[in-house]
Amino acid sequence: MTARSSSETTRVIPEATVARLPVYLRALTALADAGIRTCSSEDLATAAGVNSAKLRKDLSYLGSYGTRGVGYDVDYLRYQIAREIGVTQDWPVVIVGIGNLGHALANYSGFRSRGFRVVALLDADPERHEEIVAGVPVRPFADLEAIAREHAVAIGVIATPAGSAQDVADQMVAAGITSILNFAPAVISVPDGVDVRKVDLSIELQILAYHEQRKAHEHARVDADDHGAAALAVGGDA
Amino acid sequence: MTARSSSETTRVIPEATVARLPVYLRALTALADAGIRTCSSEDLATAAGVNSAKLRKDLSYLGSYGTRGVGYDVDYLRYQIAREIGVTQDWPVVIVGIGNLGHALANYSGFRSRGFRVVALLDADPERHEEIVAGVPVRPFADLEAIAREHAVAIGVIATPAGSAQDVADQMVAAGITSILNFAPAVISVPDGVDVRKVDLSIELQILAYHEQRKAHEHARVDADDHGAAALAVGGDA
DNA sequence: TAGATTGTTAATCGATTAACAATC
DNA sequence: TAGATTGTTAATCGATTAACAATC
Repeated sequence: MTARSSSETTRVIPEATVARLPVYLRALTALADAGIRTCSSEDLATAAGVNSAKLRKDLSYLGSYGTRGVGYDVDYLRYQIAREIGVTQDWPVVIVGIGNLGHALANYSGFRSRGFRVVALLDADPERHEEIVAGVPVRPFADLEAIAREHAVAIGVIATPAGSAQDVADQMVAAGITSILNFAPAVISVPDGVDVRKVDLSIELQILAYHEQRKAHEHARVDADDHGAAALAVGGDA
Repeated sequence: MTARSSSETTRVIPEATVARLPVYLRALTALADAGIRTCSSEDLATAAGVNSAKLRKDLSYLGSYGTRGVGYDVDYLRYQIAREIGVTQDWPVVIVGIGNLGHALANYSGFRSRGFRVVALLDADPERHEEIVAGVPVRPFADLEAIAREHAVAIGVIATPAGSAQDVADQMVAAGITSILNFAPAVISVPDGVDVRKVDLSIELQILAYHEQRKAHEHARVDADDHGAAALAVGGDA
């Protein structure tokens, strides 16, 4: 009996699709809050900011939860996506590094409302161990393993400076954490089987700057060409 | 004379490459800080967390800045990438929404060090207009257009609740801002020519939760199969 | 039945990767 | 020259899109 022989069919959902499922979930929640019971793929796609072909293709990886000629039942589809993502269950989370960003993350209401429960805030600085942030006391970083084991924490958030990120990641892995959300501006390496996602504020701004610069060049180039055309017209008179 | 006739060759850099250039820039800065003057594509790829084939392919879109048999001059390559991204120049930025996250963003040192200068903090709440955050006074949201025009702001950051995001985006566009970094958990629509990037904290966690859940299922499945095999062995004795 | 809309197919597009000729 | 490493090619892979048969 091999793992492959299991009765459960392992659907493989493309990574690009996985990344959009939470967007659909949020859009469905907004529709439900607006009292809408049924929607077409076109409606939902608009609410989620994608085109309807992509939405239908994405949903097709989960199953057939719509009705041809009718559309989707908002609550039903919402539940199916939530179940697929795993947000119908509770996910204990620890945040390491309680500076400005750590504070903001600890206070972020969007976590708790989606099943993420901040069970501990950790910081290496003893000065911070008096603090209570968002109702949770800040504890020494050394307590990580005990806390992670006690609460069966699977997800850790790194909000430390870049220099500490790898060490924190190593300790998280040692404590049995297998998913890491890294806000530190540093590349961290982890063993196979551990997932890391990276959010980098200054990288996002730099990507925008690149496009902004291209727009500026494009305008300058068009302007220069306009002047060229004008000069040519004037030159014709000379 | 058409725009296409311009002497400047418009290199098209793939979006996936653009998103990695800031990562390379940061890795090169780290190498330079460590006193390293020259590096191979393998060295830099390791520092950036990608494979060397991808790195070389990415750099090839910018030009030929390496030396075969030798590698890359760290400072030279760093300058070329910085120029390509546009971070050799100064980018005035406004942040709208000075809650927990807005505070953290205003205080984030990684912005200023990369040429992003926070010229104004704006908030709709009059209670906040007394505050000074990171040396910058919080001003009324109504001042957006005047400030944006005065400082030629091209990039705006939205750190408001979801409900205000579209309105803020509209006002930003009206004020001449053409790049928006949106932290609000909402889809915003903008006219053509305006770039939007979205950072969504809870979506990142949900993506991790999906993979975490799959790992848990995988383990449960393998365990079940193991038990199945054990039962089969026992069954053979019955 | 007629109209509407899904789920799927197939074509296209873009990104990744390995391999290696070019060349220092 | 011999060894090292880039820049490029070509193959592969994955994601997107349009179109439409299936079906409510």
